[in-house]
Amino acid sequence: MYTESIEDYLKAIYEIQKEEKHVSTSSLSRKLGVAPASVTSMIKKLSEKKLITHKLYQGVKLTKAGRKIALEIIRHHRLIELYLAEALGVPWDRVHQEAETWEHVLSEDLENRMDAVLGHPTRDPHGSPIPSRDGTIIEIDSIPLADLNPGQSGVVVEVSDHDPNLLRYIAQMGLYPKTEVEVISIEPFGGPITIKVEDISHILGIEAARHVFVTGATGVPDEVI
Amino acid sequence: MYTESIEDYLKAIYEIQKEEKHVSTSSLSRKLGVAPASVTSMIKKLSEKKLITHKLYQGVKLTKAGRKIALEIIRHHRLIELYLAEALGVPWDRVHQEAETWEHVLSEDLENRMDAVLGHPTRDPHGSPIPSRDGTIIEIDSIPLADLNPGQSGVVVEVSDHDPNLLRYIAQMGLYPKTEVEVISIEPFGGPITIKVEDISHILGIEAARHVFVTGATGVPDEVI
DNA sequence: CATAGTTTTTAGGCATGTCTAAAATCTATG
DNA sequence: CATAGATTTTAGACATGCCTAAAAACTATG
Repeated sequence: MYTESIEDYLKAIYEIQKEEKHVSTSSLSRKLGVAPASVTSMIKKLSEKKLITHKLYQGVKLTKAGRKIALEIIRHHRLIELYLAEALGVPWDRVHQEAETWEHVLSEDLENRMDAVLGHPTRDPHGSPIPSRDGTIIEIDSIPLADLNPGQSGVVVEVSDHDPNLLRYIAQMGLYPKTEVEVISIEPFGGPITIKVEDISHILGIEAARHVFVTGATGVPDEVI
Repeated sequence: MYTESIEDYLKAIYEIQKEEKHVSTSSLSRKLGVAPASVTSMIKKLSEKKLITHKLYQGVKLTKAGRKIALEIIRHHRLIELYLAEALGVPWDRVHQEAETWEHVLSEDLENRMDAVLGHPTRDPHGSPIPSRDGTIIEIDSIPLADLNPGQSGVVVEVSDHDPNLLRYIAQMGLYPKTEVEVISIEPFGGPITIKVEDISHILGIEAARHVFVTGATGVPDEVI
């Protein structure tokens, strides 16, 4: 078994890798809230354990073994999030925080039991995919709600789960995964977006709209604008 | 918050205190599986934090603050044991092990949710009392099954939970908490005990019988023997 | 294309909690 | 009541993972 710290680093590397390709010391330092020097020394350790590859001054990459562990932890995290929401009624803005500590102490047996109780789910409460036991993960292509054009509509796939305030804000408008949403208008210069969810109009800050991801955009296409 | 290690020491001290009055360095060393020297240095730290009192070469005692923490952890442990058994169907010989790690990462919110889902239970799957949130714990007076005389019967209150093999052995005979059991005969010189549980006779090793605690013994009293 | 500014690494420390070996203290017995 | 044997404590080390300060290396711009 690996330490909690190692698991956190591998998970962070996976998550940064997903959206930035290049995983730098400083990005890890920011994400994990530790000093850059601490990251460097952990990078050394992870390299020795063959969990990542590292070229000096050029960032890191997960090896197959490292990726496997990262996905295991992410599976734990998301199963726990869903379990807490479904079985214990924990509000969706708080499940992330709880899962952060639980993910490291979940035995394989309990993982399987939760998975079974939940009916082998594929998405957590924020819409993020739950990797399967063998490390398969199905990401759905999606774009930020903020990138839709007025008149277009789509279905919410995923919302980012780190900020409880954001989640509560998003929940107020019913922007849960699988909900259809239509963009009515977008004010220029970073202004708010007007959307319609289940026939009700809402005004949404652009920053929030960047953290809601939708798919299957239809309606007025880009070219017509 | 305190470290996992500190919580483990406090819990261990509480448990030893309960059955031995005098909590020595060596008993803690044995219980926690660490070297005596390690115990000594932790004792120093716990004393400084006013969680225990310590007289050189004379053992330790929990302070009020230390006892409170110990009971909080024990409450976590036993709630989790029961929750895992009830909600996730974990067999009773395995819940202890799982709870050992979970007890340290249970938030107050989840503690309360589990408590509510379980209907504010007072006993864990092995019959041990679950301390209430304010630290009240109700121990039921009981004696080892091994101490009953032939002809006496009682109700199982609690079984010791540390050894999965013992628990499986005990379960085979249906010796769960709340079950009535009658002692038919006891072979001398540490020989086995014959018992009757739900009209079925079983032969039980004396060692196992020492780990099953019963109350309300009736039938042939001591004096008649 | 030199250099100022940023990023990363090295060097050296610290806290936690463990260990072994040796010294100090206690205790039980002859 | 002295002392052998057990228990406890002290001394010194080590692994983990964090830190700050300073050096090294990269990169972007005038």
